[in-house]
Amino acid sequence: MTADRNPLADVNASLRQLMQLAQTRSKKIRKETGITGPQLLAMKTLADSPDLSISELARRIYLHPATVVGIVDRLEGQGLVERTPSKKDRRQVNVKLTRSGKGALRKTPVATQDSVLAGLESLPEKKLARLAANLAKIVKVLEAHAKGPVPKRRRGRPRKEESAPKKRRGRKSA
Amino acid sequence: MTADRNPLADVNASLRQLMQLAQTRSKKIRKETGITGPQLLAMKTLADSPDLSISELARRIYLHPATVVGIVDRLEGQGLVERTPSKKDRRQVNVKLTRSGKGALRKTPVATQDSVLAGLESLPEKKLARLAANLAKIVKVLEAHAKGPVPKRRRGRPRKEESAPKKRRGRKSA
DNA sequence: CACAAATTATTTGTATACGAATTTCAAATC
DNA sequence: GATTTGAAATTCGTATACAAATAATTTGTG
Repeated sequence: MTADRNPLADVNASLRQLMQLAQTRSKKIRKETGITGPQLLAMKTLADSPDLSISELARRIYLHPATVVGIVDRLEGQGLVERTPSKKDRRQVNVKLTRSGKGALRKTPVATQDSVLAGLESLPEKKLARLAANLAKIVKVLEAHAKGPVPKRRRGRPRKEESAPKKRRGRKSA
Repeated sequence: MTADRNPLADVNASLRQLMQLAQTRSKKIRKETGITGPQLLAMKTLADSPDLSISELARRIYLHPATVVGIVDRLEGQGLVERTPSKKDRRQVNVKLTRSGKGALRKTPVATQDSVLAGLESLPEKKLARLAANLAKIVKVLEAHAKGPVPKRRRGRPRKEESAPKKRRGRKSA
């Protein structure tokens, strides 16, 4: 289906399916453990290296710090992680697993440890390795392209975008 | 970087980066055209086959109908698509591009036509085709696994999840 | 030390994205 | 024809996910 007509569109569709599968799996894991995929990923990262700052944690899981704040908020709400103000730099916050968080992580099935891609375990080692290398290469190409890709020509003007009246913002004004 | 230690984790990281790149690109396109990636994908699909129902459109872009409702809402708010009640089945709604929508689609740069993966255009045709085939295969494996993958053993009980008092719901009660 | 610049976490706003519940219809069954 | 069953769109709730703005702090420069 769709044949080799337009490889780009095919890639697009595949990635879309992939994301959907990941999300479905994430929901399933959530039902079973109460923890979502991104939350699990964050916890796993914290298990390997405790006391990460929000920024560092965000870097390691390739997410925006603003997103990680929300994830940590919810994990903290469940008592799985803990925020500690850093003594070195009072802007920073150190995040680490609580005892309960470590326990929850131990109880997650092995198959879900690697987040959303449990299905790939059935592939032979060699294929899997090749796939990993392939993907890494693709990401590299896209990354390079995203950085400085001659924009060629801009056609079509940006639409206007009214901005609502701004309100209070910023850090927790304790 | 991470070497061949754990291919599964590598794949996971790559996919994560991929999704992030896609999202970043989507935001960029939005700044330039006022249209986001998913919105553009929906419009492109409607350009190929007008008067799709919400469900059918959702199927074609691999999204949940509930998600597509929101996307169509926003596109309709911008006057780019139009909802028409179906005469055959009064439950259905036919969505199609407006004249303005067609114009906007024409004005989007060619590079962004294929949504979020513009960078891949620099790859040689052959590589691209191989990549497409690879991804399709992977998706198939994951899909099969998601359907019926002997669950092995369930360990760890689901957490409780309090439910708030329900409110009014359902279709637009005109 | 004073002050500008950079960093850090956070909040707000917006857009996905899905599941569950719900309403409106249509179709099948009795 | 009445009832049940099913499908379609929608709403609500929740969780990502990012950009921009903001407050608190640190660092660099004079």
